[in-house]
Amino acid sequence: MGRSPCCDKAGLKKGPWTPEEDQKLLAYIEEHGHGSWRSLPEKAGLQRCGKSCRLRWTNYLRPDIKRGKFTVQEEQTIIQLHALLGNRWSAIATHLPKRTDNEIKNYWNTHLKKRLIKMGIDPVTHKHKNETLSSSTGQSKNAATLSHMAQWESARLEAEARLARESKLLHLQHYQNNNNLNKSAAPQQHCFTQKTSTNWTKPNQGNGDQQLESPTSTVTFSENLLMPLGIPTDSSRNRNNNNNESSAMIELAVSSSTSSDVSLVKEHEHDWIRQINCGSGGIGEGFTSLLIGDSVGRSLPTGKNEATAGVGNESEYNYYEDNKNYWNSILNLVDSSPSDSATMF
DNA sequence: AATCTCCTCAACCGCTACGCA
DNA sequence: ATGCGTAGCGGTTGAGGAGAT
Repeated sequence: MGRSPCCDKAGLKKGPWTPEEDQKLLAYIEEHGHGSWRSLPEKAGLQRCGKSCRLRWTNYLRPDIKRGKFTVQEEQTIIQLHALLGNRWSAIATHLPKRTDNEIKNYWNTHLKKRLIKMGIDPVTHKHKNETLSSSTGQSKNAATLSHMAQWESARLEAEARLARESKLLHLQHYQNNNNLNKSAAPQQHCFTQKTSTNWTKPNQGNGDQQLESPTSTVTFSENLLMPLGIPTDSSRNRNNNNNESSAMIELAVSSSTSSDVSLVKEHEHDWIRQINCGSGGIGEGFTSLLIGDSVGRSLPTGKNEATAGVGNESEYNYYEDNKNYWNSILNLVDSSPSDSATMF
C-alpha cells in the first residue's frame, strides 16, 4: 500500500497547466499512449508528476470529453444516480458519457446540491425535510427509518460486491474465449473495469470508430447491473450504439428511484425537472413503475402522492410494511441469484 | 474605480484497491 | 503471505472571475 512519491519530488511544477504543457502531453499520448503515468512526464518532457498528467488528461485533454453546460437530462441522471449510489462519482460518470467524475462532482457540489437544499430536499438522503421532521417526531418511526436505511445500505454493498465478483468472472471468461477464438481480433469493449489494459488506441487505427479513450471511460455501470437482472447484455451487439437498449433500460430503472424527489422540485423550479418520469415502456417499466409508485408513497408527502401516501394517517405498521415491500422488491430485482438472495425483512 | 464577497472548477491531496514480484 | 508500485477515487483547496457594494 505504499504511496507514490512522485508528487513529492522537488522541482516538479504544480498548479494550472499552460497550453504548451497541454500540447506536449496531448502529443505524447497521441503518439505513444500514456503507458505508465509515472514515467510519462519524463518521456514527454514535462516537469509534472505522473498523477498530475493523468488528471489533466482524464479531466481535460481527453478527446471524448464533452464540455459546457449540463443538459436537463444530465442533471436528472446525476440527481437520480446520486440518490442510488451516493458520492460515487466515477460510477455516476459511467452513466454520463463524455462527462468526467470530477466535473460531475463539481457540478453536484456547486449547483445540484444547493438546488436540492433550496427545495427542502436533503442532498444526502434525497428525502424531503418534511419527512425527516415528521419521522423524527415518532421514535419508532425514526428507528424504523434508520433500520431500513442501514439494511438497504448493507444489501446494496453486498450486491455491489457480488456484482464485482460476477463481472470479474465473466470478464475473465470472455477474455479467454476471445483469446481462443481470435487472438488478433480487436478487444470487445466490456463494461468491466479493466485496469490491466493501458494501451491506447489511436483514432483511425484499427476499428474506424475507435478513439483515444481512457480505460475508465469505457466502463459503464449498466452492464454490471444488468447481468444480475438477467437482462441480455451482448456487448458486441450493442457496442456501436451508446444508447443501446439495455443501457437505456437500466438507466430508466435507475432514474426512477428518486423521481418522487424530483417531482417535488418540479413544482417550484424550472423545466430542468420537466422531463422526469417521461420514460417509456419496455422491460424497465416494471422496475420504473415499482420505484415510482413505492418511492413516491414512501418518501414524499406532497402533491398527488399525498393521497396515496396518507401522511399522518398511516399506521406505523403500514409504514413498515410499505418499506419492507419496497426494499424487498428492489432487492429481488437486483439480486436474481437464487443462491444468495436473502429476503431482508 | 476600488474593494469585497461569492462562486466556479481545475488541480491537488491522501487514501484505498489492485497487480505483481 | 507480504511488501511495493501504480492507478483510481473522493474530498478539499485555492486561483481567478463575476457580481455586489
